[in-house]
Amino acid sequence: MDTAARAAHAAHAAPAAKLGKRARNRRAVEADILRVARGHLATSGAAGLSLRAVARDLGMVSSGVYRYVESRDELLTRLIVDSYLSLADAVRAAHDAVDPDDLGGRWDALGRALRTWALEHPHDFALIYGSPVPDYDAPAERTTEAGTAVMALLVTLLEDARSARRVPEASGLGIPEAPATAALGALLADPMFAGTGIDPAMLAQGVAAWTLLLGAVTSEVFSQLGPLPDAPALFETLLGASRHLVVTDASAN
Amino acid sequence: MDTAARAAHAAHAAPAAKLGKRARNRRAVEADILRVARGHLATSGAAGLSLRAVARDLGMVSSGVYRYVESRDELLTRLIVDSYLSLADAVRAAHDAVDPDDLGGRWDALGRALRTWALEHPHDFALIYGSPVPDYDAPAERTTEAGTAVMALLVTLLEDARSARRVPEASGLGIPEAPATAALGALLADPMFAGTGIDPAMLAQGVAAWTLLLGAVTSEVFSQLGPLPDAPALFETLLGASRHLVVTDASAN
DNA sequence: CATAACTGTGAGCAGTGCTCTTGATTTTTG
DNA sequence: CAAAAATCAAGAGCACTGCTCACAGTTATG
Repeated sequence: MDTAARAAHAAHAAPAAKLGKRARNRRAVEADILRVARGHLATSGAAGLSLRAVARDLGMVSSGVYRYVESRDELLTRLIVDSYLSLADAVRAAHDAVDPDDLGGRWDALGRALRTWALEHPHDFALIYGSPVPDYDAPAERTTEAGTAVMALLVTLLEDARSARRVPEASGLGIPEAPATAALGALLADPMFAGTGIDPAMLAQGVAAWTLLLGAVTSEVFSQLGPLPDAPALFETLLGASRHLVVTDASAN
Repeated sequence: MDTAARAAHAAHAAPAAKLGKRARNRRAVEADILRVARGHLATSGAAGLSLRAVARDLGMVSSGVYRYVESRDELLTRLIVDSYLSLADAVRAAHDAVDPDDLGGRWDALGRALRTWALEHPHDFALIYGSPVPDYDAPAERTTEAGTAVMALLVTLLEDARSARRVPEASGLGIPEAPATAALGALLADPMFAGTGIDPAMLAQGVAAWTLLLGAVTSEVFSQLGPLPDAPALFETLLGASRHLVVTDASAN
């Protein structure tokens, strides 16, 4: 793949029409900046991301990159969106490789893919699920869209579990009906839930499962519990607990 | 409380013996630096913490504070320890105000205190439970000790639940025995568990509950789920789910 | 073709963490 | 009590950061 083709491929809605050498070069440089920035992010973390260093790596002067990127924060935003998409891709791929009727297996695949991705890209994970970056309020309008991709997967899984009557009773999980409705009733108006039979209690179970899962991954990636003798086994344990919140055991059916 | 008294009080193991004006002043300045730094941390966050700004606020030259604080990272470490202690105090106070026999109430108090503290000190919370700070590996030997204070509370609660036969069956929670033992068996050698009858499966339940609880708080403080119509209600829901993992309903007993 | 838009360069500003020297003050020691 | 040792505030300085601006050159467009 030569530079031009790569540039065209990197373009958002690339018109196949011929591009001037200027537009072509701009896209290539934009892609290069993102590529190098991703590299720096992976090694030095978000706070170590320096526009000047990126510029140096590309052999251009620091002020030059401001022609392509408005500010350091804007570059961070692009990386965040990138990370969301990368995560969503990884999770979706793992999820779709499982027999759709194996609800528990789908949840496990989802959780394991999340964990694997997070361990492989700890800085990207920190970027999207860690503490918000310094002085930088994530522009919701650009990130939440990419961020909901994983959520959408969860919703379909939850809906499939519902129609298969495999969702456990909320009351048996310590989830009272009233607060769940108050907290999540309004959320069900989201188009994401259109056509599904998901009710507030079920959604609460889904949120609880997701929270537990994400907490497990966060805890491991940030090693909040100190050094653990067997982290994978602990994850499997927590994964089981989280699965239990959204889908009943197949054998128990 | 005059400066001298405050300084003496701030001293770690203050010998009541008379101190030279030099040592007295040093302690006062150390306390001042921490005080101002805490203020900056609360308003600007960890990344916005600048030694020079702290120095300015204290009317001294930037290089001066290096007489009292080895580096910015070391100052951060002190603030982290401080935050751990502050959190542990808040949680313990809330926990101890509840009837010891009310196991569920104790868990709820614990969780609510954690949430309240986190919402009141978001930057401190991010410091200890968020992504690790840039280029800064938390010196475990100084933080974990303070960090285990909250854990110790959980352990006593778990042990009390055990001796009251109020711990739910692990298998009913989706927590398989084998991985739990593999992951947590070694941890039970920790002196923290000496004399308790806690077994791996129970510990796994405790870890799961804590993970879910911490995940719920993290999710809210960092608003990972976007704007929620009724965050407190959602927290109560998740709190119920987490409680259900470690202590059975009183009515069901 | 000429004009307008774009792109890379280098200087410069304000800020950061941190080091080092210098001179003054306080504490400890002979 | 005086001299030596430890401590301290101050300022200059280094290397780095994000970011702006004026100044060439290059490309696209009227």
